[in-house]
Amino acid sequence: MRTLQAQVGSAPHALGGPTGKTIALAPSLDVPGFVMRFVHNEEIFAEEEDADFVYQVVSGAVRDVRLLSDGRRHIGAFHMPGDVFGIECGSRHLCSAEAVVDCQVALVRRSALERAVQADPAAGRSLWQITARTLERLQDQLLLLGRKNAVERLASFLVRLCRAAGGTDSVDLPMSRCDIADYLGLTIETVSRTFTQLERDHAISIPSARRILLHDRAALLELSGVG
Amino acid sequence: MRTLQAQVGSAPHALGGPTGKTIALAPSLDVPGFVMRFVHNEEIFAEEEDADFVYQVVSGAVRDVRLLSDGRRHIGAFHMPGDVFGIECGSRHLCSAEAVVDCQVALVRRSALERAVQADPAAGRSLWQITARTLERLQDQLLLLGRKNAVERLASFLVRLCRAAGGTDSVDLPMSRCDIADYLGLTIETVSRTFTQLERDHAISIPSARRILLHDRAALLELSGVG
DNA sequence: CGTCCCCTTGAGTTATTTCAACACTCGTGG
DNA sequence: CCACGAGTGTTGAAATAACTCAAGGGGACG
Repeated sequence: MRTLQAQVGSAPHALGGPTGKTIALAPSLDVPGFVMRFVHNEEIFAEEEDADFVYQVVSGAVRDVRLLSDGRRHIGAFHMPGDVFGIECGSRHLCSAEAVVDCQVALVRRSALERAVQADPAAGRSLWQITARTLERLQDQLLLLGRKNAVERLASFLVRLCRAAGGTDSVDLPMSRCDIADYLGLTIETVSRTFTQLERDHAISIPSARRILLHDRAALLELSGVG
Repeated sequence: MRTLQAQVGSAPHALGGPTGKTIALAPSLDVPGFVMRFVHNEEIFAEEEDADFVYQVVSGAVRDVRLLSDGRRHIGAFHMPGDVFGIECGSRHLCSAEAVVDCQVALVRRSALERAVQADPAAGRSLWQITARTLERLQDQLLLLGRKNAVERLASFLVRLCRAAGGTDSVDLPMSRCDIADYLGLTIETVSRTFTQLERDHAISIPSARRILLHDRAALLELSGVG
């Protein structure tokens, strides 16, 4: 697989070219940058790689991945359109990021971001809010992984996706059962069985593996453990 | 148990009084504030409470606690002297904080912090770094809860404590087995058995329940899954 | 000296994992 | 058009890591 460095160097996928475009990471946080495409499962950046860029999903979905020495995989987060990811306080990335499906991702140089923050206090506040919101989401995930059972994990996951999608009753899953399992700290088999169980209990229906209809949202919220 | 509001109102524990003192939250982040004492298990702030203050451990240890509706408890983090906690991006606290042992805690008004950040760009950067570092620690914890077994969790925990204590081979545990269990997503029995197992395997020795000697640090690091 | 709290240990149970088999979808190419 | 294979998802049966329940040990403190 081609490295990001190589891609950026020649910018074969860059849309609109590496100059001229401005990325709106958040209100009052517009930074010069450019957009690149990544295909299904392509690596966006690697663990330990220099964190020279900050990223924002334009379309598609992205996952943060970490590996244990024996190959066990963990997904720290999924990023949806509008989400900013790859922000680090050190100089290197602590996890890798991969395209869950074909994606467009905006890249902003960290140096450019820092310049923007120094020039405008409101930009600094925006950057802090992005970071702090990421932190809050992680805390929910900690509780989920630390104290919830399989049904509660999957119910929480579906409720979150539903909210992120604007509250519709139909949820499209861009990610595989394997991704869901590695995100929820379960195995694919348990995820699959739990989907089936939720369907049997009339909380959801599953027209196809990647599309879920939330039938009884109140029941799901109850099942999620409310936390 | 008396509420924080009541305490701050009358400031019965305030050391040096609510005025005059400056708290050094981080390099170039000095904010007016005051220090309070909290006794063993006392609540510092509650979930859902207005986040009017930001806190820093002066001495002792603090835990972040969240509860599920049926009473299951989860500890999101332990805070040691120097650590800043209770920072929120919304207006309310998402978890409660409690004194693991008798503590001294510095309090800074959020409004004062915001003033300091507006007055000095370096202060803003410091605040962001505190937040980003908190985020990085949580990511390790996610991996631990999502993919590590009991031995790996406890080994990781001990290695971290050892590092936080400056790398000595002897670690003092301010927290109970119950706290450790709720932090590592286990039960007290499993934590206790795993301590015993690590001792049998000559990775540690346990002169008393609250004091651990790390015998074979390399082995512990290996056991922790290196992640 | 007794009580309380915390910790440890044992035995049996259970939720989840592991291993294995099979079904479905979707391109590709004969 | 159908066969084929790869990738993905589902389901069953057996194994296991961790949990639950229960009992007992030991230190702190009044």
